[in-house]
Amino acid sequence: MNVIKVLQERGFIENMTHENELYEYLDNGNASCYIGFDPTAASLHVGSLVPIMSLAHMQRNGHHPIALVGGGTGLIGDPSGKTEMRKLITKEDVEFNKIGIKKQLSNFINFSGDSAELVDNADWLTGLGYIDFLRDIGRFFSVNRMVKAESYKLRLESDEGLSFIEFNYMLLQAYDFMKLAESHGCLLQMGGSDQWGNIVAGVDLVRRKLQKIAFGITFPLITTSTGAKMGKTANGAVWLDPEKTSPYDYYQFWVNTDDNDVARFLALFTFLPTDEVEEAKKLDGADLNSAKSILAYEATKICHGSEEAQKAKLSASANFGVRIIPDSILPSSDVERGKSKNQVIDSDINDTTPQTSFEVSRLESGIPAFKLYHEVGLAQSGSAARRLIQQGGAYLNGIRIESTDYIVGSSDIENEEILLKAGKKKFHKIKIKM
RNA sequence: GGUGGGGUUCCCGAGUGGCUAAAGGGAGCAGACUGUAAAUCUGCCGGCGACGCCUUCGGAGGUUCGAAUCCUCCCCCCACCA
Repeated sequence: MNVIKVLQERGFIENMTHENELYEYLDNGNASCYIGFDPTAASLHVGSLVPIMSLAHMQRNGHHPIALVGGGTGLIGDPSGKTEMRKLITKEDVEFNKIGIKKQLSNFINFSGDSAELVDNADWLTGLGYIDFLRDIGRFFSVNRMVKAESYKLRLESDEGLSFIEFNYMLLQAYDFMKLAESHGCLLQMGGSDQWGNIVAGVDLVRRKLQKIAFGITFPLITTSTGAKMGKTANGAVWLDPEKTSPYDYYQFWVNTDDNDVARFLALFTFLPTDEVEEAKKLDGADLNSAKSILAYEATKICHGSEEAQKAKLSASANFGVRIIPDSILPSSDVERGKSKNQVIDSDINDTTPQTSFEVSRLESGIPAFKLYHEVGLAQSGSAARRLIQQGGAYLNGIRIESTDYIVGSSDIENEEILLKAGKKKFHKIKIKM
């Protein structure tokens, strides 16, 4: 099946240029395509998952994905669709961030051999001469057209304005595309819907400079059914870096998917077959939660590996109760369905519930509950912890703490640990060292 | 460069001498209802071992018994004009 069909079926495609020719381009396999990633942070987050998954699909369908890390363009900052100017980051930061991004991408895309590639536009951008660039590339760009571009609109109309350095971004991205078309025969660029302007600029440049037809695909902006940008939580972005967002939290993020988003997210963020996802649309009530478990398990598996996904699921079972997942729901998933086996955690190593370890002596002298909540990070301040307790949201070993003055002592230790809970969903274990 | 308007607690945005830890909305948190969902209702929403104390309204000084509010200087932003 043509990969375009695959992507369309799974909800990846918002827009594309000359559909018929693009279809042909991708019909025979081993076509190159690329997506750029901004090295503005040391980790990618779930907001980048759509582009990443689309590259993975490309590879699975026999094509040659190129992930471009914007080591050069990262020094400029893309204004597309942004209300405010990005803070300029240093070259050192860009270098550092690149390393993290490469590492994460390789969880999703296999870069071994030559089936996929990772390039850095710093390699060709940083050495550019200003005058040469203007003469060779700049002359193809009409300011009249650029000013009208949707991607600049927000900024041109805003109080913030658009600086000249940002205005140039489009030319650089177009130049990237041309470079890759030249050196790698890559004639397809993909990106978020805010990238349409930049991509089309590249398509035009390739045609003018190289007399070749190039293509572009944009992805829809993924929002939750409540209208919020997907991937933002109270604690900020959900990162792909296990150091920044633990596999446990990553799993929890997916489990908490809104009912109305489950099927759509299964199609986008797992590799499960679309006919099974179609079936999952019919689920409701508790069965829908099974589908969420599978979504969480699969998404965690892709990002952090089977073992971590399994642990995250076990820990969830321990905290929220074991869920038996019927065989009929998303049957292609290798998730543990718990039909016979006891799924409760059998060793501490498998428990990934957030935890801290304490010397037993600390408990012997006693710690006020509100301090403890603050210390382990379940409350942002002592005051917040007091509020939590006052409002009845603090539980110790499953029992509600009634008084902010409650002193947690050694008598609260059960099986060498103390289980703290804040609200209904946040857990923290204190492991006692005897 | 000129003239005018601004910078308020996570965000938007009131407040122009004491009643102001600062209206209202959003976000967030907790409780109830549930399915670790959504919607809804209720409460909370600067810090502090806490019926009191401390810090906050661009920055630094000053006036005053008392300042986010008045004065001086400085920094930054915006609009129009040049």
